[in-house]
Amino acid sequence: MRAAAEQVAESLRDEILAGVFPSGARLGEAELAGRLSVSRTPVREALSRLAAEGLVEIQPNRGARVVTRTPDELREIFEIRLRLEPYAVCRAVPRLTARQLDELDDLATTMVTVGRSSTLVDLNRCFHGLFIDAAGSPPLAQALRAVTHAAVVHQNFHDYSEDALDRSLRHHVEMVAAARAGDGEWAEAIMRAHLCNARATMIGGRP
Amino acid sequence: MRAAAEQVAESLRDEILAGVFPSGARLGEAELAGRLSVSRTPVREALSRLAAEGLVEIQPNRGARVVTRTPDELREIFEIRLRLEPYAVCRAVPRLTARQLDELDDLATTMVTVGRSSTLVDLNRCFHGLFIDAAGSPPLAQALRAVTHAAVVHQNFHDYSEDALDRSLRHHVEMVAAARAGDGEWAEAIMRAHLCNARATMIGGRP
DNA sequence: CACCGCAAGATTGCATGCAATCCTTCCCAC
DNA sequence: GTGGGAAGGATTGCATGCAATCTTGCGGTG
Repeated sequence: MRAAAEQVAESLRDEILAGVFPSGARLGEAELAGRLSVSRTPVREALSRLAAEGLVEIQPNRGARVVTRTPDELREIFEIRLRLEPYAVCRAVPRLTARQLDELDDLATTMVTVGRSSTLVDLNRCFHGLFIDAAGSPPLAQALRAVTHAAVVHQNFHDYSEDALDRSLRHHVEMVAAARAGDGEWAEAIMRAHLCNARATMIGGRP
Repeated sequence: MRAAAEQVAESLRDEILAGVFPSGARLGEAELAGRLSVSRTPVREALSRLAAEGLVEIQPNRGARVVTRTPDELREIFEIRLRLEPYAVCRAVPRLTARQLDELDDLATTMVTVGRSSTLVDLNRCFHGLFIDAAGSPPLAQALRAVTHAAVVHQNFHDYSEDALDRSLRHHVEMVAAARAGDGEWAEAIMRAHLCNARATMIGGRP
C-alpha cells in the first residue's frame, strides 16, 4: 500500500487492538489526520482498509467506528476459528523453523509469567499470528486475520476465570511441545481445545 | 460506503467476476475514472476495497491488477472453502424460507439447462451466495466471500470435464432436495462432495 | 411538559492539483 | 551488437477545497 496510508493503517490497527479506542469509539477523519500529521486522504484509505479487515465499520456519511460485535457474532467468529485455526496449526507445524519454535517457546513461557497484564493480549496475538503466518497460505492468513482481529478487539482476558486462564496458558505451552515433536495432529487438537476453552469463557456456556 | 465509490466497486466487482478484466489485467485509476465518469478518488477507494476483498492486488506506486492465484493458493482456497462452506450450508438449511428454496430450485434447474454458457458462473455464484447469506452470519459471509470471489475469478467451467460438470450440476439439485427435506447434514455432505469435485477438476489430481 | 421542525456547525464525500515514483525509450559507451 | 544510463512521459500518492449530508441545539407548537 501507499506509505502514509500504510502507516496510518498500522498505527490505527495497533491502537484498536491495544484497546486505545474502545469498542464503538468514533474515529473522526480530521482528528486522526491531525494526530498523525497527514491529510485526510490516507486516513480515509486506512479506514477503508481496516473496515475490510473487520476492525472498523463505516456508515455512509456518518463516519467510522470501532466494530462492536453482538454475542451471536462473537460466537460465530469462534465457529469460524474452530474450523480454520486448527487446520492452520497442523499445516504450520512441519514448516516451523528452529528460530520460530524458540520464539513460540518464549511467547508461551512469557505469557505464563506476566500474568494478567495488558501485554498478555499482545503476546497472545503474536503467538496465534506466528502459527497463522507459518502455515504459509496467504488466503488462509487473510481469512483468519479478519476474524481473529475482530475477536481480539473484544478480548482482554478480564473475563477469564482463574481456571480458564490457567488452561489457556498451558495450552500454549503444550502446543509448543507438540510443535517441537513435529506432531501436527497433536498441535491441532490442542488448538481446538484452546479455542473451545476461550469460547466457553468468553461467550458463556451453551444457552 | 460512499455512493460513487460504492458504485465503482460494484461495477468493478461485477466486471472482474464476469471476466471482462482477465486475471492479471492492469486497472489504471485514470482509465477507470474516465469510463465511469467519476474522479480518481472514489476509484482509489473502490480498488482499496476490492483489494481487501481479494479481487485485486495493489502494488505501491505500481497500480492495481486483477489478482492472479498460484495453483498452490487455489488449492488452499479450496481447503478453506471445504472447512467453511459445508458449515454454512448446514446452518442455512433450517433458516431457508420457502421463497429462497424456490429460488435455489430455479437456479439449480436453470444451470442444468443453460449448459456451458457464460451465465453458468453467474448462476453458480448466486447459488452459493444464497446459501452463504442464508447462514445468517456476517462474519462467516465475509470470510467466505473473500475466498470464493478469488476462486471465481479463475473459474469459468471451461476446465470441467463432461463428467465433472454433470456431477457438479447434479450436486446443486441434490442440495436443494436436502434443503427441502430440512436435512442440514445431508446438504452439508453434498456441499463437501461438491467442493471436492470442483477442487479435483480445477486443480488436478493430487500430485 | 413533551415533541416536532429548523438552522448553524461539524463532518463526510468527491474533485482537482501538485509532487514523487515508476516505466519506456532513446542514446551513448564499450 | 549489446549493455548501461538518463530523460521524457505516464501514473500513483497525497494535500487541499468545496459541495452534500449529518448532527446538535434551540425555538415553537400542541
